[in-house]
Parts: sequence; C-alpha cells; structure tokens
Amino acid sequence: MSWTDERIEKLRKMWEGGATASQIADDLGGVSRNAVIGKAHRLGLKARPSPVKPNEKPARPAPVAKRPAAESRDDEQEAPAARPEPVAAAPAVERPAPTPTPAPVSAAPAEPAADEPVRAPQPRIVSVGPGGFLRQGPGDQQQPIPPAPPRRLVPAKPSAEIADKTSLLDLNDRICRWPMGHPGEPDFHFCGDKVNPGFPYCVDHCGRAYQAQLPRGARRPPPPLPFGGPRVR
DNA sequence: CCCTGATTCGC
DNA sequence: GCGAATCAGG
Repeated sequence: MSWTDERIEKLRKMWEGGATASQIADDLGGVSRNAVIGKAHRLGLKARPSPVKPNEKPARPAPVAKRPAAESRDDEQEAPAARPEPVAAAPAVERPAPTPTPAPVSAAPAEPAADEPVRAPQPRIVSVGPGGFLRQGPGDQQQPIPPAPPRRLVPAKPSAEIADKTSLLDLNDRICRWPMGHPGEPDFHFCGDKVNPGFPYCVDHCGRAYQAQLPRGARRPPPPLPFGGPRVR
C-alpha cells in the first residue's frame, strides 16, 4: 500500500486523536505498526507519551554497539573541542518556567518584564497526552474541584419494578419464601403466596422443592435450583 | 510474553 | 520516503 492523501489524513487524525500505532495500522490496513510510526514521525507528528522517552541520556555513543553496516563515514570524527555542553550546567530542557512551589530563599526572581506582570500563574502545559488532553505540572491546576451544592437526603423509594413484590422483610412463616429471580438483582423478590401448611413454600413451590426420588438410572435432569445453581442468562 | 513509541538504516 | 529490525520501558 502507499501513502495516499486520504490515508495520511486518517493517520494524522487518529494519531492526534490518541490512537495507538497498532490501532492505526490495522485500521488503515496494509501497513505495519512500524510503518505508521515511521510515517507519523516523518510527518512531524511525533511527541506523544512514549514508554521509553523521558530519559534523554543515551545520546549517541551508547545505545547500540554494533550495526553490521555502513559505519564508514568520513565526516564522523570526534571533534575534541566540540563539547559545548557543561554537565553541571542547568539542564537545557525546555522548561524555562520557574517552579510554582514556594521558593525558599536564595532565588531572587528574574526581573519582571515591565509589560508582563508574572503574578498570574498560567497553567503550564508540560506535554500533550493521548486524546489531546493537556498535561500540566502538579502545581498548575487552579480550581480542580467545584464545590458541590449541599443536598438533602431523601429516603429512596422502591422502584416501581418491585413495588408490589415480596421483599426479604415481608417474609414470615405463612408466606412462601421461594426466591424469584436472583439475589442482588433489582427485581429480586420472593413468591409471597400462602404457604403450604408445615412447609416454607406454597403448594406450587413445594412441588419444586420436594420431589420424589426416582430409582437410579431413571433420573431426569434436575430442575433449576433455587439457590446455588449456575447463573444462566 | 504482551504491549507501547523511538530510532536506525538498508533499500 | 519507506518500513523492518531493533531498542527499551511498562
């Protein structure tokens, strides 16, 4: 497959929408995850929380010792004087913003630009997360929690579903306690009919609860159990 | 092992 | 420009 305009467009959209390279790849079809990543980078789309990014250390010399090809580059020499990077210097990462945490003592803040009062702490965007949401530093959220209005507690009314059903609290020894439905379900209740005297169930359900034992070999598959049986949906 | 994105480099 | 191979973290 080739990168037609539509495919590129889709890649762009999905990538910026936070889809993973794999998702994009098999959504587009005909390309591998690597192809998608490669293309995305070539398009300049990169930047995305990568599992293996935050460390900038490995630089050049370390990562791979040998690659069996193309090591002959005449322009590749170790310029002895070309090390403009003092190690102890402040990291040149792009975070010029001072940390919003209360500065203890020493740091006299840089001269406030006359036309820009620094007092208003603007949320500092650190990076862009999947889905395009903006990550911010820990101290940057301003009013994260809108106060909830006070509420009055109101007794819950039973849903219409079980309004006239026999609940656990309605049980006594005169009404059938055969369960209808399954415990935990919203409409779980009990049979509630008049009990077959001497039994905890109505006549009907006694017929299901107590069955004559058939001789071995002549048994039929047992009816569904009121309790303990596997849930079947 | 699976997943992820980044990078390298032969084509 | 493309993408397989590889790396490396979760």
